[in-house]
Amino acid sequence: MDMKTRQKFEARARIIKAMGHPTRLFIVDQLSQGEQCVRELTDLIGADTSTVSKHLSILKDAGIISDEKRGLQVYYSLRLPCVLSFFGCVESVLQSNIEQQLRVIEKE
Amino acid sequence: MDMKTRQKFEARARIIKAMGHPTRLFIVDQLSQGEQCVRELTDLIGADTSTVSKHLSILKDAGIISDEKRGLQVYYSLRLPCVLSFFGCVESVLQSNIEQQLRVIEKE
DNA sequence: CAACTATTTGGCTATTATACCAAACAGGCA
DNA sequence: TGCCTGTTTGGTATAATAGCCAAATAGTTG
Repeated sequence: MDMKTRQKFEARARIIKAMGHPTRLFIVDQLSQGEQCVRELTDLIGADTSTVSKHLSILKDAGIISDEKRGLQVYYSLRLPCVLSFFGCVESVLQSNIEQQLRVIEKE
Repeated sequence: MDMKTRQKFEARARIIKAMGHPTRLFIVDQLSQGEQCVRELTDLIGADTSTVSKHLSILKDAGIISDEKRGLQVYYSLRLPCVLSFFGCVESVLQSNIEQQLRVIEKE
């Protein structure tokens, strides 16, 4: 794999990796319904505020979400809703995995 | 976040995380053109065979690829081509990030 | 069966990620 | 200004990941 190809896949991986954490997926899912501030998300997630804040900055650095400060709060929103298309495929992989397991059990 | 919701997002994250590595993305990209064996992929990637094999098992465990042994070789192939839909969105995030950066530079 | 090729597994180290706490910072308001 | 609320940053301990080498395993062929 040459340098240029490697960089291309590194750039892609950085974005996908940012989505590869349950809390961050939850955040993306929440923001698909509209912007929310850190405190709202923290309440829903039930982790330390600093933890949630760091997850948000990872998503932001990847370019998946954007922030806007209004008063005391920082509101986060989805920058490109197309990331939601991940969910559809992921669900079908999960479904397919279940079917696969059932087939294995049947054989036994 | 309740137990059930957490588990749902953990299951999703496992699959996305499996794609969140440059080498594994490259593998998925390659397999989109048809099955390939470990040695072929190793040659293209230029890493240790054991490293490639481990990446393959991560993708396999996630249910993204499947393997089939034929003779001495193990052939891997994409199990659900819908994962390729990730690429389209990822590219648009990357494009959007570039545009964002240009806008920042213009302001300066 | 022995030698060979292809792949996986185990072991080790270096790096990266995650979570929490505490402290810093920022805006709004008495 | 001083205090309150909301958010980010720094420090740190722990866990997870990635890579290579060496060794084990599996199938092929002489």
